[in-house]
Amino acid sequence: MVRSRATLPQVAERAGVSLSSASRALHGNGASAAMVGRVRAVAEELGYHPDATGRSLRMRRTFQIAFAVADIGNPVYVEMMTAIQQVVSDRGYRLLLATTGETPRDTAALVRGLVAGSVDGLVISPLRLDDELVEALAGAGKPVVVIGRPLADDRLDSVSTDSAGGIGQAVDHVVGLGRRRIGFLNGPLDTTPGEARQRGFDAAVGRSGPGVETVDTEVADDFTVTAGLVAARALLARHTAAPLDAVVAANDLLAICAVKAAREAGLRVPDDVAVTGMDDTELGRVFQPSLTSVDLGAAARGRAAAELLLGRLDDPAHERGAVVVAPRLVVRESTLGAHAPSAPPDRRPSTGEERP
Amino acid sequence: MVRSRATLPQVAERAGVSLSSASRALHGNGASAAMVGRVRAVAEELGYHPDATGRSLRMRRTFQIAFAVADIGNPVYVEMMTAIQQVVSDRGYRLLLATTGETPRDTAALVRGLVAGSVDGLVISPLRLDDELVEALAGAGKPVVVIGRPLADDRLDSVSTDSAGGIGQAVDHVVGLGRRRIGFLNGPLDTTPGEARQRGFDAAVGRSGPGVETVDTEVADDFTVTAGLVAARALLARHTAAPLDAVVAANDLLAICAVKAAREAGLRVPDDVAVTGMDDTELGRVFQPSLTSVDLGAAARGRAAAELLLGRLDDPAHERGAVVVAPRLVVRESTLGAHAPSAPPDRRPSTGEERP
DNA sequence: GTTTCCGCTGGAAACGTTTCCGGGCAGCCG
DNA sequence: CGGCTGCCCGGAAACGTTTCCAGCGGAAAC
Repeated sequence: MVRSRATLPQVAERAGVSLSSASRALHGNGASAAMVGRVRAVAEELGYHPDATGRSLRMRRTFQIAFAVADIGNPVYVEMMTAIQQVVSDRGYRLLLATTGETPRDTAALVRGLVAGSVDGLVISPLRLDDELVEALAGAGKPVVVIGRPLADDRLDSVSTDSAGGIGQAVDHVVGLGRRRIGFLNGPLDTTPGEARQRGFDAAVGRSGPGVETVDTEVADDFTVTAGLVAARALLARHTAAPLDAVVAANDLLAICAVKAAREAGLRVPDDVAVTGMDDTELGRVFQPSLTSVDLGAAARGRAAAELLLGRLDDPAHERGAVVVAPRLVVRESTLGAHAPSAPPDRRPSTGEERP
Repeated sequence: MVRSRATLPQVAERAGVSLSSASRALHGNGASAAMVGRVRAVAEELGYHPDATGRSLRMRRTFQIAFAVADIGNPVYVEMMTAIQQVVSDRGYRLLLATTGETPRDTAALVRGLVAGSVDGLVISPLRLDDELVEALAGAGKPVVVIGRPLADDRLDSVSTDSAGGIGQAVDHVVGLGRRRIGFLNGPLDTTPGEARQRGFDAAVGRSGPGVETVDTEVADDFTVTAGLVAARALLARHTAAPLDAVVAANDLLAICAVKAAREAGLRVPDDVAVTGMDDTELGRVFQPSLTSVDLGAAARGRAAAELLLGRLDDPAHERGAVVVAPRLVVRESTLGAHAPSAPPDRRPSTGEERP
């Protein structure tokens, strides 16, 4: 059993047929029934499995795709990854995990290396996406799907969501609840999501008119809990005389920090201050209080990206796809309190609409 | 730029040297300085990167390792994966993600396929680990490190933790707080962690003596939030006359469910009922109340497994390693209330001790 | 009965790389 | 000055697979 694996020539010899016939019998189509039977039997007997490297070299396909992401610790990316993994493994592909560097330049280098033979394609969700990176991705010579924002470059497929509009929904929601002093807890503005969400927030408070008394934004160093807590405390501390009565966070992780900081400051959630998150992670669903959050369809985006990539692999000349997943506000206790549905851990449908 | 990638023969020809010299100049050691300079220059100019498949075929190494796990949605496995990814990518390896099937038989089949050429080794953390699976792993013909429990089979490296002892720490802790009616919220008993933790719980309450009035165990269908909530409600519902004053959960996810269910039942945490978790996930640290939890060193286990695997790849004859990571109770609000440290998101040291 | 065509088989090349092996040349020692 | 040693280089083989191409035989068509 410890002997090294059987090779195709061994199978062929033992079956008394030629190498090419053996190959055809196992995968190809031009073989007689008798041939197929004999070769299959021997292959079974020897426990033959085709060697992935040999096959890859010859076919010029690795049957591997990579998923590159900045911070795999973020539940959103895990959700995406899970969805991607499901799709690609169903289609016989293996999933390779890569973490992009901090800067676009790091990412570009990584991509060049990665695409150099080890994968057939790439799904990437970079935090920062500049022209140089787009150029590097487009010139990679392999199909690349970008999860982030819609792209002008027609050599790349993209999957995105309207997170600006999503933040708008959150703002409208708390304004609709009568909140008038609104804080925004955002991540770095030079990131794709940070920029979009800031834009969405500014637009939403702009159109809300003079009913909104106070508007204040605090930017965390990144989208993690550690940086978020610092920022949340700073944001709340700036408004002691007339405390904020709503905090819109760019992220469920940041929203949790906002709740924690509010509690430290002696404020009740949602009675004194309503808090909204974004991404609708499981984390937010089980949190106390459960988080009102904007579902950006992470799983749907992951699935769409994987489908897009596999489609492009099947037909390289396929027209460019740009899937956009619509955001959807999910209201829970962190804005409505006991009135909110007790939030059974429902699987949300998260539909994605496609436009060519 | 869109032209397909440069190959080594192209580099060699353009540099006016032979194929073998070009290869040596780039990777090997028997080349003159002049040769190295010339070839390197041409390679740079053409943007040459060695093709992974060709190299893999020739060297019989893919420089890929796989991490196989049952449920990547569980934060513990994400933490492990992150640690593994860090170690292997530092050493020039790529990480492949695989999800094991439900049954050991599925897993065995997956392993056979995976090991068939696409990876050099495997780190696997199976939920259920029977003799058949051990046999399949040991006979895979490639190095395999099992994260789960210590193994008798000396063909396999293993990394484990004393989760039974960890549960014991949790029980001792709540008993020390004066709790007398203790519930245990566990996952399936036919899984490796489920079995160990049940054993640990039973032993701990056994040695606690007659001071403990009530002991009750409820087993969830799996280790997820959905199943956990059902089980937690059932567990608490069985004790309305004299409600449980402590719930020990086999998992942070289950602990969160216990808190949620307690709250639904009108019980305060920790005043009426103390709750402990296990795994010390970030989720538990930011939860309200923050969870007292037993740190099993997921990151440390991942790192150790990766190191073990890479070590074995460097030296196949290396002696079998069996790393055991010690559990450590981290006390927070869910048992101590406001007395607990306010739990800054500290990185815990999580040391692992090695025994040969 | 002869020709044509089709289905099936075996031989051989190719994918891109690393490494073994033999040979040439220079330097050093005798 | 000759022989030996050692360094470099080029040729070629090998990793395991798929697929192109040619050939052979039998069946169908005339």
